[in-house]
Amino acid sequence: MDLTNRQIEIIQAATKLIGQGGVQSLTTKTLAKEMGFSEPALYRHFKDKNEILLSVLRFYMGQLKKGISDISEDKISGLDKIKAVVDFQFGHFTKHPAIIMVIFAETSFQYDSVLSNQVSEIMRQKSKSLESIIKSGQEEGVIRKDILPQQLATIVMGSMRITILKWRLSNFKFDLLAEGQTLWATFELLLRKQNN
Amino acid sequence: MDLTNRQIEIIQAATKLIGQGGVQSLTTKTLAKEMGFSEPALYRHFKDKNEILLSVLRFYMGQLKKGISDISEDKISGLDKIKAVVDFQFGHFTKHPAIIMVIFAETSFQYDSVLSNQVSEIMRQKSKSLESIIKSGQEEGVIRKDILPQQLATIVMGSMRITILKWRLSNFKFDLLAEGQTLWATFELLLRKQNN
DNA sequence: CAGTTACGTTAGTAAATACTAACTTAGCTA
DNA sequence: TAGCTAAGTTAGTATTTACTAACGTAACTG
Repeated sequence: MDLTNRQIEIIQAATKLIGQGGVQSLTTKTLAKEMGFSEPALYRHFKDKNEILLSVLRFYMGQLKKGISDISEDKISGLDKIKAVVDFQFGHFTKHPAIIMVIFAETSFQYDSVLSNQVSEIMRQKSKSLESIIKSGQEEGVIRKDILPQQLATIVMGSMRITILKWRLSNFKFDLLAEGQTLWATFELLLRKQNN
Repeated sequence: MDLTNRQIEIIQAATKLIGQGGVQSLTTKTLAKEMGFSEPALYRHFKDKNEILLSVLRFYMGQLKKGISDISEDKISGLDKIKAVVDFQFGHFTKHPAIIMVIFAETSFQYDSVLSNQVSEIMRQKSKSLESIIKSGQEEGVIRKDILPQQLATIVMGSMRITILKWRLSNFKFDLLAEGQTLWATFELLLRKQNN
């Protein structure tokens, strides 16, 4: 799965297009134009359009996954790790807003089994990372223990997703990073172990 | 915006198709076939395809909105209202799984301004209803007051959305209603005002 | 009963889309 | 230097898609 420089350029161009106009707007024509060469040239670098889409997914999901797994290995408390995950996610999307459409494209990919499995797998892995972060936070005594890690992970992931989606649907009209801070403050109140 | 019987039949057929294969799979051809008549017959009932999509959105969103606003007028406690919202949403999707794809299609509609605005508006309204339910629950003294209603609404909506999405992506492999119960138990622990 | 309307039909079209065939050419390499 | 390879080109194609034109006909209505 090694990518050539040109393949990476194409992936980035495809991401830009998807970010601007959704998955539907990625056509061989628009992509070739964005790259500044002809349509058939695309086929020198990828077998077909699906392979391009799949590479886009793999490329950015790899980045996201790495970011989160790095955080879970940090030597900080469980709550701080969750804060770091929130910051990382919101920062990542602020820097690369085009990726959002790729990540939220699960419904578009729904019935292409390869792409759809790829998206499902990514969600599952993110859930797992978050769960294990929460679990160690509970063992550490900083996160409340009366709720299962799986449930807390759902809450955290779901809230982040919907915030990012709203930001995208609002055409980036609010400050995502600020919203991330607010969300984090809420998580802290909800998750922190109470003194009793 | 009154719909004829035939228009409603077409809306239901369109919903079925979208539920089975995503928005992409709704074409004039598939829709006409599902209806058992020819493609041009569609244009006797709707101006164009976009009007069909818009009607599908309006039809089901109207149902959802009514369900939630009925709940907020009930004479029950704020926490029970939230439970009712969770039950209603999860029950609704269990009964009509095809609608899920329509509701999660925001990214597909992203760059059609009419459809995209419709979806945004629906999300906004649901947020507002939930916020006012939470606010009255706080005033009533059953929901914790240290977090803004808006934040709690984001958490509740986000968690429900991601749970429904996972269910859909898993091809309905788990029991959504049971998952809804679990989610509700979590909400109760997180939202209920602590004795202190 | 003549005319209109509602709601179908068949046949067809323009545009878009993913992809192929066949050719060119610059640069590396035996 | 002869030939191979990587990466472009132009031209074209089959298929799909949304939609139109023109026509038929049953049922209501003045």
